[in-house]
Amino acid sequence: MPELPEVETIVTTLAPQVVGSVMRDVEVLLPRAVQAGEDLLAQKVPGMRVNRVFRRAKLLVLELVGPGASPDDGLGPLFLVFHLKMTGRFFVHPPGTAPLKHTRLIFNLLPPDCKNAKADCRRLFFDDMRTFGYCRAFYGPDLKKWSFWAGLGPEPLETSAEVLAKSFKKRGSSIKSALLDQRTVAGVGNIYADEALFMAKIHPAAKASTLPTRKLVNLAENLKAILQRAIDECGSSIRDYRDAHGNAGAFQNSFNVYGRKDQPCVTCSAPLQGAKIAGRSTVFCPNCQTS
DNA sequence: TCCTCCCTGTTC
DNA sequence: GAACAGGGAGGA
Repeated sequence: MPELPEVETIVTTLAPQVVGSVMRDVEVLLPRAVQAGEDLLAQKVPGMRVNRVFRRAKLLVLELVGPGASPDDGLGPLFLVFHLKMTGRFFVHPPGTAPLKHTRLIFNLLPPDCKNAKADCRRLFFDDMRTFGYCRAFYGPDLKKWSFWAGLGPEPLETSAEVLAKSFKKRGSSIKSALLDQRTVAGVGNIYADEALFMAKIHPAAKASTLPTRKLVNLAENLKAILQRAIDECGSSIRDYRDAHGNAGAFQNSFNVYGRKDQPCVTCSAPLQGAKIAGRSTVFCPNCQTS
């Protein structure tokens, strides 16, 4: 469920709790949660310091640097890249906290500037009920070679509506499928795709490449606005999403279409229609949204 | 470009 | 006890 606004909120709530801390070690409770760089987690991560937490698309990244005078061993920072998929969460627990039912990875964190490797460690849990989420560890050059990372499209909030519109225009698929494709635009999932299409009055099944450019620019402007509003409200909590303090978001209260199948359209009161488009449940107003 | 599959808890 | 939620890999 975490899409761009939710991952952004997790980054801003997690960063103050972990930046500056040193990794003592990593406990892998579910081996398949680590999809790349198992050896790096076991051998390189211990002793490295969390330098930065950032987001790219729906991915949350911990940037780690080495200790002392040789900050990076000549290989640059080590990146722990997480995809939360539907149910991934982060939470920092006090020393000694036992794993929860759905805890998949535990990062034991020494306090900043701690010289005592036996000090009590706070424990950063990566929990994921449905086990779709994953962690991959890379040094920078290998991260750039990862095809999914390399293929990510523009960050919608750091790009103009015109650039996004051009990206939509190139797709031969439905506009909904284009929005969900991370190569077209990074970080959009099912919720914000439906909401942006409603705001732009575009039918989700409309073919992207045949929509007028002005409608695509308008869609991009609405997408940017809605993502920013969702970030301002700390994301949307449908079922499982919580930030790194355990708090829910508020943007779910502003949905116009997502989860509102058969309910009246906020604009024209016609019943909202549900459909399967691009393999995803889709809700739209058959009256307001056109091709 | 589209379809199926992965996975588990919740809802009907 | 089936349907559903859904991002992305992989195959058709």
